[in-house]
Amino acid sequence: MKRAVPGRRESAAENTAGHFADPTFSDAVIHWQKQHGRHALPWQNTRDAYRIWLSEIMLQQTQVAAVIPYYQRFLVRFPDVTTLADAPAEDVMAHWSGLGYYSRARNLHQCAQRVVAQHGGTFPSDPDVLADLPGIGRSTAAAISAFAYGTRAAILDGNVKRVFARVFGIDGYPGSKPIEDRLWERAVALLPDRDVEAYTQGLMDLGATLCSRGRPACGSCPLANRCAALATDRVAELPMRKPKKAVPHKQTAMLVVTDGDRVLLEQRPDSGIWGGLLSLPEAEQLVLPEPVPQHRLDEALAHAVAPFGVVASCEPLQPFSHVFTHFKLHVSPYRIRLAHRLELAGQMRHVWYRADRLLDAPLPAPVKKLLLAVFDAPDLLR
DNA sequence: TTCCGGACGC
DNA sequence: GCGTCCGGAA
Repeated sequence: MKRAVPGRRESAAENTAGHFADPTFSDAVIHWQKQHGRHALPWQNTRDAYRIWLSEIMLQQTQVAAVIPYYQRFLVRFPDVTTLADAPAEDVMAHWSGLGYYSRARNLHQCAQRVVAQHGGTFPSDPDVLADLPGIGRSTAAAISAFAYGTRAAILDGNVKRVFARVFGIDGYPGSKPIEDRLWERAVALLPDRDVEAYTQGLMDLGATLCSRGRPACGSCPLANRCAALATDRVAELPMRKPKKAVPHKQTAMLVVTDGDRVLLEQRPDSGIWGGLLSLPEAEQLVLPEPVPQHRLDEALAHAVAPFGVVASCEPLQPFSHVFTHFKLHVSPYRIRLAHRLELAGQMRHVWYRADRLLDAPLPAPVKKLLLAVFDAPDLLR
């Protein structure tokens, strides 16, 4: 079950079940919530599970201020779960229009229909049962259950992750599986035995107001005295950002095949990179390892060049790279001279292009640059 | 312009 | 596990 994390002991009682339990943590959150938290939001001060559910769905990825007018309009038109379940989808979507993430609205509608059909129109109180309904995940299920029924269930949304990452000095990207598992573990262990509603609301309010991403108000925070990030001056770097995924690297060889003043160009497929442009013929066999063995070279030339003429000479040119938004392309260019070229027959995508007209050709910038370098160097022409 | 995010689909 | 949705904030 529990996995020891080498070199990162959380506490003296690392291997004891429930070792994160800390009533002083929840006490601080609950006390702060009662004194300074939000108490007058339209979905507060009710135990109507329908209203609480609706607010929680609307609040996914959406801030309080944006939700309020939608929430109120929605309730006027759909005052209860049965009305919502019976309404046309079109009508539901119309009342969601502008809130974004429209799959939430579709799930909302389906969820209402399931609550009516399978639960007699009453939202279940068990978070695991709630989380089975469309649009309700683990955290949303816990929030609904806690607010509507006082259930002792842990939430873990983006705001709470930020609070926990800072207070407990949790390194690593909170979206990753191992870090998220640790955060859930904390969230469950820290739950108070009473006042779950105030505690849950307090965590949300802390994350949404004081413990914001940009300029957290640590001076007013009830957890400042126990905040690991504050103590180590790492508030700005926790929680860690999503690591940029390494840009994939791709390799190709480009063949500068010439016959006198002509160079062989090839039309790119319409879709994909450089779609529809002219470019150079490529040979994937000619990339690694370096140096390319002679037999690979012969093979590639036979395959890629033989249909166009008889090879007189072949020499590697200076490799270069080109960075796209989503990958980095490493190009190994080769200069190939033909003894004479053959007529193009059936090779509709190929063309013998006049080297002195290359400036006019619809070529990708790095290819044009390569060709101009080749043809601007008189010793490379013949 | 870049970053961020619950739930869900792949 | 990773991309998508979509709008707001940094």
